[in-house]
Amino acid sequence: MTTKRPTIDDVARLSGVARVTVSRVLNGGPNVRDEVRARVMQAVETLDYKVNPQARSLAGGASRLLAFVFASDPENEPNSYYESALELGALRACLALGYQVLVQNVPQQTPDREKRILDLITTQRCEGLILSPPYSDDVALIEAALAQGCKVVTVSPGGPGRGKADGVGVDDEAGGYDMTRELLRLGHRRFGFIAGLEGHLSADRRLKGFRKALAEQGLGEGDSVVVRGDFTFRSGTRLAPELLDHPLKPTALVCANDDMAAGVLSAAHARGLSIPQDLSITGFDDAPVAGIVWPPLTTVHQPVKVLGQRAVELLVARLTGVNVSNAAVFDELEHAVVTRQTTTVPRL
Amino acid sequence: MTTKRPTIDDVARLSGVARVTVSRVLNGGPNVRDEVRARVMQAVETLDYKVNPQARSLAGGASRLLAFVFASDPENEPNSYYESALELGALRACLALGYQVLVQNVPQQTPDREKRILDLITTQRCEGLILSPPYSDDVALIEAALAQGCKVVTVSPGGPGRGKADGVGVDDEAGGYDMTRELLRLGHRRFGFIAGLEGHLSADRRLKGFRKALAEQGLGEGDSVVVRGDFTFRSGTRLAPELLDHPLKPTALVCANDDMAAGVLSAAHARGLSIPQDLSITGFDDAPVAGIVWPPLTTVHQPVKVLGQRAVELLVARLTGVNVSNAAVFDELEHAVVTRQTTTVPRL
DNA sequence: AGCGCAATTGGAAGCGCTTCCATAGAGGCG
DNA sequence: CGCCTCTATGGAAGCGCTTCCAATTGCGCT
Repeated sequence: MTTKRPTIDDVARLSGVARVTVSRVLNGGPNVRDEVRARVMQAVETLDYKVNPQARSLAGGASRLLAFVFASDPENEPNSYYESALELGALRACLALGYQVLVQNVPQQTPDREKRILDLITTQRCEGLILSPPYSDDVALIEAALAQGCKVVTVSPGGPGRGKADGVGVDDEAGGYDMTRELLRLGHRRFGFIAGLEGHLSADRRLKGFRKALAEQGLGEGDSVVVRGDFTFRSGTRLAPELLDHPLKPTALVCANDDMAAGVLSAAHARGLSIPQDLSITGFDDAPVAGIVWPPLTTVHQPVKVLGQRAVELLVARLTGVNVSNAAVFDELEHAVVTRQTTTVPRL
Repeated sequence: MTTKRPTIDDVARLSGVARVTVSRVLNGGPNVRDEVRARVMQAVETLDYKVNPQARSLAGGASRLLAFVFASDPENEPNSYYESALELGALRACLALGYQVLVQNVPQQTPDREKRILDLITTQRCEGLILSPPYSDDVALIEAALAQGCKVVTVSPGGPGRGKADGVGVDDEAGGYDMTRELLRLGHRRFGFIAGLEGHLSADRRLKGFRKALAEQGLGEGDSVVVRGDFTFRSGTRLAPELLDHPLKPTALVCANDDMAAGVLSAAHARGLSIPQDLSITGFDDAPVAGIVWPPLTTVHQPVKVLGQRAVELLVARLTGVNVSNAAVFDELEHAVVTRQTTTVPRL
């Protein structure tokens, strides 16, 4: 049934060299004559030999295993595009770099969530950890992992996470700022803002950018009303009335992510508003949902898949020690306002 | 830095037994006195010992690794809910059963896609393979994996895949049938149907169920127009005009999945139709998008996460050889029509 | 009392690989 | 030409675990 796979010794025998030489060839080691190297590769080819990662890991002490942890529970957060895309990017990069990634979902409300994550990396001997929000801002967790000798990369850390470990992300504050500027340019002066979940520092920065843009325009606290959602579509539909019925009568609703914006859109439809004529709505992320709702959503694009890929690349660079500075690196990728059809000039 | 982890020998020493006894305890082996078992567990506790999966795998020849392969490329298929949910279910089950799952995305258009999948399982020494559509219908692939001694579970196989390997899924034909019956009940008599991608046998069964319901009602080929999409939102928007402008003038559009239905909905909005008054639209899957679009989509619910979970459970049962029949098992889960707001009685 | 058998336990031998250290040539140089 | 250094290769020793088999003990039965 299960035909026994060839081992390194089979390759050694066939190519007439010692096992250790085969190992050298396989790992690109130095001091092997080209002729010998070719002979070994030839044998590998004919035998269809593949190294046994478990054995390699045991002997070499390097598992080549990475862990990717995310909090969102698709049960409650319908569109888990962000996590999926991050994962896909990470998966692709791993394939290219010869690493494997263990994916784990740890809902934020898990009681012993930090222990769960730490356990995963010790139990499975992971060498690297990719943390997505909100774990990317959990300094205690980051330090605990680091203390265990596990390298860490944070995706979209909002603040304190930066500096402790390597990170990737976009400039959320600039994103919020740019989106708001666009709305101001269109003539909006009264705004509603649906913020992200408490503890998502990255989402808080979007709010900060929003406020900065208003302030620059000479607008203050009284010209906007801010409420806090939880990133879900449902929280968008729930919070929309609160904003729409507010005495301020905002003409534009800025949301900290696309799902909430979609929720707002749905609530607006439900009360018979014409979008964007009666109300401008914007999201953040440029998730697929932004193109699926009607009308398509104006939002801030962020290259999530690339984020996942860069996270792995940073991690592997750190693990293999190639040209890495001692200090933590933060890799900032480009964002872009994508104007679709939920924004226009305000009604008089 | 990286404090060395305790090994099985440390536990043996501390509890005053031989290494092999510790191994027995750890693996729930028989013939260990309760007193000894307790002593060992105690030592495990104090040392915070965790078995090294790589070493275990090497010695025992069982990697406890499963592979989950999916085809959809989120790049082109925006809402990869189906795959994500499947994966999450699988992840959860693995956590409970002490297995690990390696996720791999192999786009369908990959030239050597079968080789890629087979390589994954040999290279990583996976013991089990979870195949989602359309790979779940690739008999050659299934047999190749089986021949390698890798157990296989297919998710939603449409036909030939069943019987070759264990499988899980819903009754797609019944789903299509039930949905159509509901539309007939409302009074619809002229239909459009957007089918799934070629080769997705499971989706073809939805079409088969649709036709069966029509036939029962005495309706024939002339009362419906069928076109083929590719499961994407975009294909829904692209194909909608074709159906809406068809001389048959269908009053209801049945789609093989939710994304395409969302696309149809968007196209309908674009040409100023009122949904559902002017046109009824139905989807399939009950993906999050079904609740996000406006108005919310009537669709057929299928428990995707549970599917992923059952897939792993079947696989592990097969691997550990507990109460499994020799024949392939197919685990059929419940589906249900979910009536939301895109369906109503047809206009006269 | 003597024997067989089952229940417990441990010793030893690897699983397939890498790492450490030793060995043998091949120049380089005064 | 002898000595040293550098390159290429191999031998041996494990990594931490499981599996195979032998050894020890206790007990029921004749």
